[in-house]
Amino acid sequence: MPEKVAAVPSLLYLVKRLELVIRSHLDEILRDSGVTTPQYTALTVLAHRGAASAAQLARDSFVSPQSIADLLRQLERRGLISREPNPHSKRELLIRISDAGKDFLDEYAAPIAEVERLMIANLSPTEVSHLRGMLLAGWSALLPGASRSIP
Amino acid sequence: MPEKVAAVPSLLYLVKRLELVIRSHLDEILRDSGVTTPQYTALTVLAHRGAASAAQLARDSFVSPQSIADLLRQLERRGLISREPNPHSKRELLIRISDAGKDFLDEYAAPIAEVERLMIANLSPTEVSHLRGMLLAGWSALLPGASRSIP
DNA sequence: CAAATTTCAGCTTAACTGACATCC
DNA sequence: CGGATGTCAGTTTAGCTGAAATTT
Repeated sequence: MPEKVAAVPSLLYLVKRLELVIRSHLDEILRDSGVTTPQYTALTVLAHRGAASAAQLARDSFVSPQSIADLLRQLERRGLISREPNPHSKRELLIRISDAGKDFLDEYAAPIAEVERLMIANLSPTEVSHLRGMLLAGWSALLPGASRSIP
Repeated sequence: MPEKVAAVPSLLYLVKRLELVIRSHLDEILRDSGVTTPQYTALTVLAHRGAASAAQLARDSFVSPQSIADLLRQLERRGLISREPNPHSKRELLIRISDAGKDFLDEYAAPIAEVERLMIANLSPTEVSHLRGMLLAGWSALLPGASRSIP
């Protein structure tokens, strides 16, 4: 009757725990900004990938379209994003980060970059590069349907 | 006027994104179990570290004591944890995982370990070991007060 | 017609703040 | 008394399901 409870913290838990402590730093930095950490994260995603529909953002975050809608409504209310009809489709709304949204990201870029700097302060550039690669590889391997690409 | 928006996904975001996809797998596995992913995570923590007070668990998760209280109340209602008075203190309640809680973890250990296996399927054992070390190092560097240890 | 996108309504869980009693 | 612990109350945000309208 073997003990099945893992003797060592699982990698899944170590990822979660790192995310927890990162989140606590971001919450602290954004505390008085009127924008929550999930909202800030959505803004950075929009800054990277340009325009996207709410449905696409939902799929990328593995949440339901309804969940994203709430978050976007609040970002829109604060003028940090804009929604315009997609010329190719009357149904879809294209969401973009606004100039105010970019300004907001700029305002908090430095303190948040400092969190990342602190996180990797004891790692060499090579190690950081490996870490980046492994976070990407793990994510990619867990994407829906990813197991089909490993015959 | 330099563009301050990072050109490359930040490590902070890559950690979050990996956590998101892990969470979606755990939600799926636990969907019909009556236990949520955060509740499951708390159970694994209790399984590892043995008895702990609610206040300790809250500090470890960087959340308020009130937040943990809700979660523990539901775990207790399902009989997955027990609370007993600490003999050393009339105030503190020691929380332990119950036998039913251990059974629950055992029941889901295999499918959840499979998620981890999938995540690292394309990494060598050495890489996995480095990943573990870097997740630990990053967490440790971000703990409150950790910067004082880097003179 | 089927699938995708958005949105409305209602709900649950996970977090918060504030306040308070109790105990060490 | 100060600090820690637990708990009660109320609030918000982030998620969910179900259902509906519209469009591709």
